[in-house]
Amino acid sequence: MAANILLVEDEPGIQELLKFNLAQAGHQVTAAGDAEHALKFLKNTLPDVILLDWMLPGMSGIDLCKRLRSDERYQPIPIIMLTARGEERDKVLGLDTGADDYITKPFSPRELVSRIKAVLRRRAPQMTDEPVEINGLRLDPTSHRVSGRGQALELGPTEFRLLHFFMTHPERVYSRTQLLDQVWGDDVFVEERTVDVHIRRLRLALEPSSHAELIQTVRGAGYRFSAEVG
Amino acid sequence: MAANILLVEDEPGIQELLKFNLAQAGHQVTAAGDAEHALKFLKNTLPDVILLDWMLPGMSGIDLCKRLRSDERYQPIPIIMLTARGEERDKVLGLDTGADDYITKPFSPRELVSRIKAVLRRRAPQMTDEPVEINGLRLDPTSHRVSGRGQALELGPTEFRLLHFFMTHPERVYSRTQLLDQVWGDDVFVEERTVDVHIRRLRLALEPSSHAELIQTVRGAGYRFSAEVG
DNA sequence: AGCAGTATGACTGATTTATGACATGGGCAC
DNA sequence: GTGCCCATGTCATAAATCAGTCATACTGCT
Repeated sequence: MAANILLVEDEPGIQELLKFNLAQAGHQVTAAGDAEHALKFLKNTLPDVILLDWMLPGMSGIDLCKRLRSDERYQPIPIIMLTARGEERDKVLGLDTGADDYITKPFSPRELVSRIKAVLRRRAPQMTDEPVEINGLRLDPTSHRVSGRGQALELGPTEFRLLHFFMTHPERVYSRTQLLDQVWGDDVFVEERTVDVHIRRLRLALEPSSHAELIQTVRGAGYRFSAEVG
Repeated sequence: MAANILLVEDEPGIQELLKFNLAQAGHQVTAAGDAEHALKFLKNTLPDVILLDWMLPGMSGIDLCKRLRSDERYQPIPIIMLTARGEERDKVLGLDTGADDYITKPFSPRELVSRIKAVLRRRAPQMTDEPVEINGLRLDPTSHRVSGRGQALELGPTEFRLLHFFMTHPERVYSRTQLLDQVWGDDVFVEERTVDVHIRRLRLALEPSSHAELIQTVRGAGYRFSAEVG
């Protein structure tokens, strides 16, 4: 995967420890000692995940979490709460603040890493860098390559993202609007019909290895990526 | 799922929190701060579910609920009451107002989402995205696919909606008018006999897997989807 | 048989999707 | 900076499919 992670943790020891472990797992980590620094950082950069300590000097992790959740700019970023307390009450409260997951100290780095992975997959499965392969069609996010039964396929950037999204969300119909949101981004102002054009370009690109039929039109509903026929 | 939800809640914090969580679950949320705004909104749009805070400035949630229940236009819309008090007395009172469910604060977003799902299933089963299967005939709303005993079946948009409605409302006769309301929409201006034609098209589409007989004609009354014979 | 309700096939306008062409604009090489 | 090239989004038009209506044939019931 290799995600950009914002770590908000006041205790230097734990901060270092986590930074090291996450870097070890291939992530890019930025650390902030309190909510203020975190917010300052977020002004300029949107990380892929936020790790948030429960207890922070000044604004608490909970409050920061709530605040982030109320801002639509940060709303889609997954948040994982780090907490020392393990009571059920707190867990529920944690989820109520809008956090996607919580993890109770002490925890193993391995656990943290896998939770990050899980949360990324849930929010934006196409973000993970794992190669996907369906019916001999293979897409590798790391090398940014696509091949059909060994044969290399050429597709443009948008077609690549579109295919990546489809392959990580197969067997499901997506309307043009949904595709625009997911593949183009929430805030783009693009004609719905543009999707048709990119679908066509994607199909053309997949033609050489006869994988074009994986992209199916569902009249009145949208498009679907499916390994099944029809 | 993906329902249109009207949220009536005066406290901005909770309103935001819920809006976020519901949006996260794929719903479309409109928020109103009090009963008046809610009513104004309802004049133009009918949501699929209404979330109603117990305590509201001005007209209380309870009163609003009663009022909505007395208007047949709003009567079929499921209402879920949000309440901070947990006493049994209140619960009963809540149900007496005509609410379909109540949920006591604090509650987890997960719980709320699942209650919404439950309430939708009860009131409008065809809205939920769960696959339906009857007698080997299977319809999956997410992938927008229909198959009979493994064999893929082709049906047009209207036939798909019609079948979905039937499968989620089996063993019950619906008049042509009712079907027009439920499948076509309340406001369409279409000849009643048109239903016959689509019934026929649906039957033709189901023929390949011999599921056509599930669509039964009830002379003088309408049509019925039934797994039982004749 | 006669009647009312239902099935069926054909037709037409309307809607939805596919396709090819084009204008724009950014990035890159030089 | 200049020019070229590719990618992107939009449009016009063609093609495909669908929805609704009607005329007619059929069915079951009394």
